[in-house]
This record gives sequence, C-alpha cells and structure tokens, in this order.
Amino acid sequence: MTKMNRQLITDVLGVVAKIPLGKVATYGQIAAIVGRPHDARLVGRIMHNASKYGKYPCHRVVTATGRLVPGWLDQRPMLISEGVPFRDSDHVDIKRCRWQG
DNA sequence: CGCTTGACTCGCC
DNA sequence: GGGCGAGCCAAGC
Repeated sequence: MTKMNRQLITDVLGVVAKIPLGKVATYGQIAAIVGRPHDARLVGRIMHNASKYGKYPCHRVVTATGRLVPGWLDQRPMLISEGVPFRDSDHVDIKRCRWQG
C-alpha cells in the first residue's frame, strides 16, 4: 500500500463519514470529491474493505442509479431505519435522498 | 509479475 | 427503463 493509496482511502473515508443521516452518496460523487472523477470503482473497492480500515457509514453509499450493494442484505434495513426513501427493494430514491455535499 | 475480477459510470441503442 | 462495451485502478491469485 503506497502513500498515495492511503491518502485516497483517507479522503474517501473522510467524505463517507460526512454523509448526513437520511442521505446517501454515489461512488462517482465521492470519487469526484476526492479528485478522481473516473475512479468510482476504486471507491467501491475501498468501501468493500472499509470495515477493515475503520468504522464508517458505508451503507449510505450507492451506485449512480441508486442500487444497493448486491449481496449486502443488511444495507436496506439500515437505510430504511435512517429514513432513506426507497424506489423498490434494491434501489433507493436517489433523486430525493442524494447528498448535496 | 501478469491476468482476472469487481460494492462503478457513461454514452449509445 | 434496460442491455452493451469501454475506460479506470487496486486487490487476489
């Protein structure tokens, strides 16, 4: 793990930690905030290992279409309990709950 | 050390 | 709205 990678991780997690309750952010949005608009995938990877880097509300991060993380069944109830509006069982109403950083 | 995979996104049809 | 392909970067094997 190089220094630059750690910096990226630190920035990404820092942004994730700032997502307010009841709101969600997209991978691309976070990637753009940390200065890497084309690295949404990396944000996803960081989220996947986020628990190992520390405790962050990574459940508030969804794809650009509002889709939840495939395979992570706990994400939906967690978001619902925070008041995030849902479009269907696998998608949040991204248009209404998208975080305006 | 190289190839594959993935919690992505965007343009096009 | 949904399917396809290309671009991007790091972690795993």
